[in-house]
Amino acid sequence: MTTHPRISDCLHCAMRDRSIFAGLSLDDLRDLGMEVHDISVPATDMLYLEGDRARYAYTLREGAVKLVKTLANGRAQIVRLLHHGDLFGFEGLRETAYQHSAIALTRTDLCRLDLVALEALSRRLPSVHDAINQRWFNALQQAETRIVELGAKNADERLATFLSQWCSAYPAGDAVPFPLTRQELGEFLGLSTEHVSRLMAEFKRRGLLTERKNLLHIPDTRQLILHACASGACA
Amino acid sequence: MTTHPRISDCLHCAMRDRSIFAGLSLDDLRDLGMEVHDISVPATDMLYLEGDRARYAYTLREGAVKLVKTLANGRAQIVRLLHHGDLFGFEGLRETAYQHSAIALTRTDLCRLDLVALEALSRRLPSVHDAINQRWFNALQQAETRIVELGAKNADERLATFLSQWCSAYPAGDAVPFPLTRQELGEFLGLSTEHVSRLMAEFKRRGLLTERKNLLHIPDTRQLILHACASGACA
DNA sequence: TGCACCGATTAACAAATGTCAATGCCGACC
DNA sequence: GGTCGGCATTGACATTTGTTAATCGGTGCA
Repeated sequence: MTTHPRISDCLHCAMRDRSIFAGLSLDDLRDLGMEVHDISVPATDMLYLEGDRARYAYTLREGAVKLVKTLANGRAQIVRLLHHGDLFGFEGLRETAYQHSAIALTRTDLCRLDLVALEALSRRLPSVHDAINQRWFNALQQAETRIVELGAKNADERLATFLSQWCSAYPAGDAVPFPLTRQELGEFLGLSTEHVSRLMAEFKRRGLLTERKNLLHIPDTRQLILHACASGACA
Repeated sequence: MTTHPRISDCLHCAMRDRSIFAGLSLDDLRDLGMEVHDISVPATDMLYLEGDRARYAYTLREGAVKLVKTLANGRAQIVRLLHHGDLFGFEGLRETAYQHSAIALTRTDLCRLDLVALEALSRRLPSVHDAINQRWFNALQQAETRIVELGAKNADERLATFLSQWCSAYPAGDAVPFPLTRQELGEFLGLSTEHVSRLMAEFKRRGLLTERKNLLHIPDTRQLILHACASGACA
């Protein structure tokens, strides 16, 4: 269920500045043998499966994607959530297999990058090499922050912190697209669906947030954090 | 409480093969302006504090170190545990401040590497550059595994998995040095000290492990995993 | 030897979180 | 408009985990 890939017009792509190819023209890329394909997938589409042979990395142009690891008994853990500008699947540069499953949360537009070509390009262009390493570093920082969230905070705190951060990508006070189901929230935060549901209801009852359709509105994130993190854990 | 640093004899260091300088002689390093100092610290010594200006990276030659993040309310989370051969503090190559506090769990021998010099060296020597990036990648992989442990497993499973992995660095069935207190186990696994204590006692009662002084003995890690992960989470 | 301290253990209880089951809600599709 | 299916909500209850406090046990030191 994937639209037929077209050669991408990277030059005019809205997110070129954030891309690992910032500074390169489409001609540059073509000359270097780096073809970039536009891909577009609907919500719930799986881009790749944990353990699959890794062939492509992706740049997320529009939409949202989850990276999931699944235990032998079926429990799932969302390891990372990806947004506009994020690069993923690039563990394929070091491992032969993908380390997570990548699943679209919304209709999603991506650039698909052949890993072999990307590897070669990165060897020739220090700027690309550095950009990729920077992504690695960022992912590590983020992962370590998640470890603290999961290991040292309780459910209210985790949820409040997460929701606040989700909204932080948008102007304060705006209603924000929020495509996650309660189950996905649970799989991200290490909580049961029902518990997430109860906490959300509680937050709403207290006027800390409202929801309609897939829009989340947090009037004042400070209030939310303050309520949930009474102990000062999220200062 | 740090022994006076000496210029290190990298050439004969027992762990040169695993180091980011593998393949370089001490002369090479000196010619390149990379001085490496031997450091030795006692248990509980703090090498640096989260938020400190980052000046050095360290290679762990002998002993064990914990990397800790502390919340505003005092709760602590051990983010990573370091062993023989591990490199740490190198977030200083990308950030001006250390992202964790580094504390020795045992008497520990290290090589101290000046970050400015390391940065310069890494720019000149692809092998060093690559080695550092590989470490980054490894740290990310490990961090994502921890996310799954903390988010998708219960207390028994976390503890059993951790203990098994701790022992996996040694020949199966051997008694292994185990310098962690119950509190540290808790701070690593996201559990209270008392709960860890109870679980350890339970494991002992069932003959799954024994302890004396700072030695941990797990006769059969498979048994331990099997008991704790009845649901199949750790298969 | 005896004391003081620190970590580990244990018990009793409280709180947080998960599980199971029933119901409600809403949108897709006929 | 009606029905079906998926997700969300809620309640009752079970289980897990945390908390508090008391005790134990060893170790270093006076």
